[in-house]
Amino acid sequence: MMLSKKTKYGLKALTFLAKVKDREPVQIAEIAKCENISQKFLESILLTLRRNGLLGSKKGKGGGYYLIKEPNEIHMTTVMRVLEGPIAMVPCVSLNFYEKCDDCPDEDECSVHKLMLQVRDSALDVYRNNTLADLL
Amino acid sequence: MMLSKKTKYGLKALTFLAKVKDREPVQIAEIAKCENISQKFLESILLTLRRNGLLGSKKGKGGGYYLIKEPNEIHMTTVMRVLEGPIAMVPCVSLNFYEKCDDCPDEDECSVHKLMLQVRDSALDVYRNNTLADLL
DNA sequence: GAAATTCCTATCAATTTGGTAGGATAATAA
DNA sequence: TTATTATCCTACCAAATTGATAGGAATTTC
Repeated sequence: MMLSKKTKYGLKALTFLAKVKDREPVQIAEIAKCENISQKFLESILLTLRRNGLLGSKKGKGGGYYLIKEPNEIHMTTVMRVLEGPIAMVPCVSLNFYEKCDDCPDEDECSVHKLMLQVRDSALDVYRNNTLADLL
Repeated sequence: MMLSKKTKYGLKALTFLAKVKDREPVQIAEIAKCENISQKFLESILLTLRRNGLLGSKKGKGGGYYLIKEPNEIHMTTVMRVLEGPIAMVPCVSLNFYEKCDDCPDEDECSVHKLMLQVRDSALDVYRNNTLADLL
């Protein structure tokens, strides 16, 4: 249940980019250096953030990554789903990736289901109430 | 961020034992069969639950595992910490296993820290408000 | 004693994670 | 047009974790 480094680094990079004036492109190397992140690893993270519509990029000299939306429009639900995957800790309580447990005959009678439903709701509550702007 | 099978199975076993009349010992084999769990894997899980004071055991014929407390005295905070480990998703927001991030100069300025603090609090809130009895 | 059952250690295959390598592609500037 | 700069992309790899198995030691009951 640890947060992956991918998510941690991704969040840090987003925060970094949110502070940049005029949304000018910032190079991977600079973010990596400032945030103490392996450059190549960060490269792959920024790539997935771009592919998922959170970042824009520009190639060549003066290129780099930049935020594509305003920080207050970037919800943590989106960020977490893109970087960390489903918010639910078991597929049987997932909103977007629901899957029935093959070992569990009746969800309504399952203690794991009951507990994890509450955990999911409380986590969702946090993620829905935080945008990137709230974390600056 | 998935719930481990260890925790899932452990919770199911605890629930199972909570329903047993008079706290009579139940054999590993029976729990494993009823809950569709690999017996040997469950064996190791029940062992750690016993070592952490959640279960009692009895050897030989008529032996098995049994709850050592009443279900309403078994808090999910304890269960989760024993089975899944720290509730916090990053060590720098952990109550019981705090550790400073080596890459992060200032916690108060860290977006990951800010967000994960809230997530920890909300998860803690759920676990504190649920005992085993609440999941039956 | 024999049988039943937990206790314990060691091991293992599969998956996930964090990270690296190296070149392809595109944009800019000379 | 050519060199430079930077992202893009695929593949790969080592270490850690996870879920599970094996096999016997210890203990209790009959």
